[in-house]
Amino acid sequence: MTQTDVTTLFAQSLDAAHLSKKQQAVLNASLALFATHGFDSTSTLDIAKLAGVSEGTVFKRFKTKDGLLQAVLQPFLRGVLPIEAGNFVAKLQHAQASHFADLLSFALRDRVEFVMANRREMRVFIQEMVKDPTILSGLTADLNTLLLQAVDPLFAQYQAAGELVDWPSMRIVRYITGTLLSYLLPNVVMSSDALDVDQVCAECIEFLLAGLTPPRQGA
Amino acid sequence: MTQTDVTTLFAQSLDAAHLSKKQQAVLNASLALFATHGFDSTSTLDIAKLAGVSEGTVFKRFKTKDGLLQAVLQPFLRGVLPIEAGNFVAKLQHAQASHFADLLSFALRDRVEFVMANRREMRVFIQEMVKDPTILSGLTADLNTLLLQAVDPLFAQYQAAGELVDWPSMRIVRYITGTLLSYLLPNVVMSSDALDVDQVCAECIEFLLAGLTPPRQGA
Amino acid sequence: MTQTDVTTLFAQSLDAAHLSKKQQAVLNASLALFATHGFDSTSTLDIAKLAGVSEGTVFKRFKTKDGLLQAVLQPFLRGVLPIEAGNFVAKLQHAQASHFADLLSFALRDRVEFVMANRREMRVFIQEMVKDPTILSGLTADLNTLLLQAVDPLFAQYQAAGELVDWPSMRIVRYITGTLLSYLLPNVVMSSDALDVDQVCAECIEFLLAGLTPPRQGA
Amino acid sequence: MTQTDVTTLFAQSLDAAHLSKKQQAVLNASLALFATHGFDSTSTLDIAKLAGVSEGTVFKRFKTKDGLLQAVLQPFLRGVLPIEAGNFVAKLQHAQASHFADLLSFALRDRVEFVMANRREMRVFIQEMVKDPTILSGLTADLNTLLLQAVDPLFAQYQAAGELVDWPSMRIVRYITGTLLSYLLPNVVMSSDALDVDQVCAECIEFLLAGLTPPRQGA
DNA sequence: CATGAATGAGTTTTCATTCAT
DNA sequence: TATGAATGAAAACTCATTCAT
Repeated sequence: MTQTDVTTLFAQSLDAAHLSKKQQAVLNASLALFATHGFDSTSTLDIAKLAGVSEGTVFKRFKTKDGLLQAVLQPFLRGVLPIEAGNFVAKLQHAQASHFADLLSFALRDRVEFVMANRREMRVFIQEMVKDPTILSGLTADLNTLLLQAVDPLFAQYQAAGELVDWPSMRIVRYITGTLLSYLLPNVVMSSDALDVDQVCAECIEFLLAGLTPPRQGA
Repeated sequence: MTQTDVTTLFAQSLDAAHLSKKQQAVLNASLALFATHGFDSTSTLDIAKLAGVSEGTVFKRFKTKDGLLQAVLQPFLRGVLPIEAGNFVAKLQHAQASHFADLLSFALRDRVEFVMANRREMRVFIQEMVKDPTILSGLTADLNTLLLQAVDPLFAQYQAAGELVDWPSMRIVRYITGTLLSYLLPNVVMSSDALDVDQVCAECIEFLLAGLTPPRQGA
Repeated sequence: MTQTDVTTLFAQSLDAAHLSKKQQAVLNASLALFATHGFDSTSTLDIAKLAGVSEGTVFKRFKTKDGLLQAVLQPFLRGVLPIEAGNFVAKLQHAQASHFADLLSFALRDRVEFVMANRREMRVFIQEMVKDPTILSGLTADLNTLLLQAVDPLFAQYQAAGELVDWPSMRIVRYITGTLLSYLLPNVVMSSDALDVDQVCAECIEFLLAGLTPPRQGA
Repeated sequence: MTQTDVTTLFAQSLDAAHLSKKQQAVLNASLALFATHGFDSTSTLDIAKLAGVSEGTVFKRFKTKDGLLQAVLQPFLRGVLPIEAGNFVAKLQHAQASHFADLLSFALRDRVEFVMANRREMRVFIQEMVKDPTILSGLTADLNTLLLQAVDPLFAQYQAAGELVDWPSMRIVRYITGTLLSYLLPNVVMSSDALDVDQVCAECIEFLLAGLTPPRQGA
């Protein structure tokens, strides 16, 4: 089960937009430099040099430096994230996990692999999200929709079975996400070596199951 | 570009009491603008205008724009990872919590209140940390020291008493932090209204205690 | 910057019939944009877009942006100072006006109609003339030739008949032109609605005849 | 009777705006270059070099290249022209010319001298007016007010005395202006040597009086 | 200490023009 | 002949920093 690699989808959308080789080089150079030095500390001249094109070429299609950022982020934000989110939930539903532990296990691994497969894009994305609050607002809104439509019913069955605490989906997802990010964020921000997915998942599962399983009734 | 070195930040001592009114205005203006527009998007002229001083004054004491950033973050960094005297680990020890639940309760509230009291600084700090990996590296190193010197012995007694899972301190702290940040980060990044400290703490405690209490032996 | 040389303009012959549809579209777009935004503020990309052709096509025939300007102005310049065959001096001579009033009437109407029919070209021309003094120098030189060769003998007969003041042709033409331009220039520069040709001519004639008719001898 | 020199008023307004020597040099260089090469063909680097300052200095106070143009034109347009117009009409009224010929003589000389004294500014002004129709619109509106309030009553007395044709002031002023500009415009546009004021005035008067004096009743 | 004019290197951006297809 | 991607030189503009007053 190969994890969806944003770069792949990214490259596909490049083709879809009929980008020339040089323009693709511009986007790739932008991504690389934005990820390592940050958007503000990357000059368009740097991008041109790394892409092996003239400075005019950098602006020919993307018009402004900010347009370049959007072009880098857009496949990740507008295309990949919603699609991925849909895919992700669909996967969960298809997984037909009979126990919450199985669902959680599946979900964690999927997300860890997703992030690990797209660390550079993730880093740029985080930097922009932290600068521009509206990005996070938008994502939160999307998440709420997702919770209501897909996650609530999914959780409900495990809650009915007494396998999952009877908290709002938002709260449960919050803890899962927070726990996951406690491993992923430092790794992505510091661009460290890839994590040991198995170990991370195992540790998270152990903790999350304990935290999210209802206390025994008989106690 | 940003040369922020955590060690440097800590090393530099800046006594607010020694600052003239104008210099305090400069710091306040810097904080306000860094928090709202970001460091890179804030010009020293903007700072001078908001502070009501001349451009030269901005550089008089803090030498460079980066010095200004450090001056803004330094008091915050002193508090966020409380290594030094008068910090919250000391408080914890003095609290003499007889149960881990009490310790956790105390610590959570302390940190939530700290972040809420320093949201603007937190926001600036996050932006810089995300841009410059060395900041996070430094913090991690400091954290390791803290764990070794203060947290390990503290946790040991609760682990011996069977009140806390027998995981490395790092892992335990990771989950506590991750859970906390799942509330705090969105709030700080989006500059939302202040959180309800009581509720946040209560919810975190409920989850964390369940997740961090060892399973019953008899099971 | 603009190298427009009136002589060059006249020398270059460009037969509109030899232009392809696309090239005609290029010329039309150029005229429209030069007239509304000015030559300097019009980019060749703007022209290409408005003409519905590629950027390369804009340069295919007219070689440079300045060549485009000349191509736009050349037909106009051929008509504005009618030196060559089929021009309005010839018309005047053919008109065989027995009285100066008739000649003046004919000439005024001819020129007003010419300008009104070429208002956009006129506007572009004025802008270039005002930027580049050599254009006006060239025109003045041409005018002098015209005066010497055609206007002097024409005026001489009316002056002999006592119908026209005995001033140098240049002076007489100056006043006629100045009076005409006092109506036309504001209209062209502001791109107002077309003037009432009849009324403008009538008013000019009334004033000019009074100003250019010799005082009665008997007085 | 020294003619009002815009440059003098220009310099005064420079002082009023507390411009430093270098900033004054920037404005002077701008005026010189705009007048000779035109606004679009003048680079801010050219200005900096001619003014003997750095490029940053050019932008320090005037913010944009267009701001520079406004700063050059504003004293001429907002300050000098209205003031001059008022002065001019006041002068006419004080002249207490008993005959229209005297008034015309006085007015012509005044205006010719004004334009000759400010030829560089005039050239920049004309270039901009020709590019931006709103400038001319504004001036026309101002002129209408002036006609209604000051010129109409002034002309009325000469018309009552049978010394001036009974046309609307606008039409009369139009011819006077047109005749004047037939001398001045070519001179200013081509930056020729200064005109012979006496001769220009004498010639204009001769023509205008003939054209604007009512035909004899007895005829 | 404070001021603010001046700096100049750096950055983004524009655009006429070329050329391989 | 038409295309449009690519160019690169030059343009406008920014801004942290310095220094004479």
